[in-house]
Amino acid sequence: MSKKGSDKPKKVPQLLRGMKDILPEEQRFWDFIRQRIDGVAQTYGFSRIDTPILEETSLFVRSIGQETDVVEKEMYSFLDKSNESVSLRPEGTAGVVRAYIEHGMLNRPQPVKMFYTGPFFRYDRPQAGRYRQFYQFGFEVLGDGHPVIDAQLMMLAYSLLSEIGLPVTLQVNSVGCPTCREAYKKALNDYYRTRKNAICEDCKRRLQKNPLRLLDCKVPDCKLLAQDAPQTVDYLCEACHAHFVKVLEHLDGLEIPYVLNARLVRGLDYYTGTAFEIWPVAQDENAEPPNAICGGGRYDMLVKQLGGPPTPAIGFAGGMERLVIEIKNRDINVGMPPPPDVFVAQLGDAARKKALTLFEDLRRAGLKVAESFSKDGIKPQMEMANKLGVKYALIIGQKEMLDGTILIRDMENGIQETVDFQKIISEIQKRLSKNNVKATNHNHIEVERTPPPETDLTKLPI
RNA sequence: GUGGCUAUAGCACAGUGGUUAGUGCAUCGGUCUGUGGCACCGAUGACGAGGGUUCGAAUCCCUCUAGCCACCCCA
Repeated sequence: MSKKGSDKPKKVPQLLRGMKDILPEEQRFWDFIRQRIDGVAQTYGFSRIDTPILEETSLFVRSIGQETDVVEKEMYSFLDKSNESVSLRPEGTAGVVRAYIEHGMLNRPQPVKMFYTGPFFRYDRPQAGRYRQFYQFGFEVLGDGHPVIDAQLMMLAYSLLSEIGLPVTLQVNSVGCPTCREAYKKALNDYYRTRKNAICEDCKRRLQKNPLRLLDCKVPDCKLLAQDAPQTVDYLCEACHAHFVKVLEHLDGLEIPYVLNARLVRGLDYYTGTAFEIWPVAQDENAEPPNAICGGGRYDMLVKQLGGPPTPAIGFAGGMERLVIEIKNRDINVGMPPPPDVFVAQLGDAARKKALTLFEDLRRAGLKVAESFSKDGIKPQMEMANKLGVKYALIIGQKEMLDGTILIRDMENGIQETVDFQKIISEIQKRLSKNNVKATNHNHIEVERTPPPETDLTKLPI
């Protein structure tokens, strides 16, 4: 502030780190995505579930795993007023499984198919498409372990992205059940024991904490080693192997293009068996593998682990921010919100009163009405009408008040007609329906050059 | 948590040690209490915060904060 010392710089409230406002003009992207999500949910028979944002901390510790970064350092955990440790949900599956058990959904016809969208929280360092409060959608199928379920869920994920208009690839793998996992981890350890010096620091840590993660390290040297490292699919037990083969057969039958990706693993502890991700197709040829926009897999042990009966399940989740980024990158047309049908402009106090009630009448008649009742001049009102892109402006001033009439102005060609005020609603409806017919017959709404002949009252082209 | 880059008005930018920090778009008002898209005129509004160097700092240095990008993690 270069002013006098008298006024202190104002401390203005500011977004918390990693938080983001989704402003009105952004909403159409989000609406677009949510509409497609609702669409596939409906066609695939999934019902919406909303679980609380706040849960017992232990729910996430027991499901995601104490050792994971998500639990260890990224959770928003705190003691509530009764000294209970609670956490903002960092992901969606745990809450859904909790609800499944808590509400006895195992007594419903199985499988139970549910989906969700909503905010999640991780105390992470913000980055492209990564916020501390972020939005995910997820689909979960509980109570059925048949491989056909896996394949159809992947089909759903693929369909969703296709309907959004994104070119994607499906990456599939199986990480095996706890039994195969032990054998595999041992093999992996043996492989890396003699190569410890060749791997990066992160990988040394991974070897201890999360050996599977060694496989998708991005350091070139590690990558090279990972190429020849044992693969999870070679260590699957008989049951897991058979399951996975069936899954792939079903995928073949569905003719989804998929990539068998031996280096695909999951980050959360609860995953077993089938694992998959959806990747956007890289824009340029030799780019690094892009961030997954969906990821998921089987979690056949989780329900039991959280205190329910042994129950197979599978699910996936996707990041909304990442989708929005891809949609923008690809210039996918998500459409603009439709403009209002009419604008009501008024001039003078009496007209303003009348306009206020006319607005209500029009609204009740099902019209989308815009206005700037607080403005006095007609000019700013016309400017607003123009900016909003409305088809017709209804103008009522002193003269019209005396005559019991109202002006209809066609905003495209400037032609105005005086109409009996009593007939305004039917008149405007007639015109709008005519336009709608035109709009559906052609791709673009053509401006009608010649005004309709049946109502040739006072035409004033301006 | 680690590293790199950045921070000037609501937005996009200019200003590289020297008057009162500019421009475009946007916003509000006027030209024009009865008419939008065009034009002209005017107004609002900013050097992220703190400290240092200097006669003098938006400009140089330090710290903090935030943003972006990558790692990490994950979707």
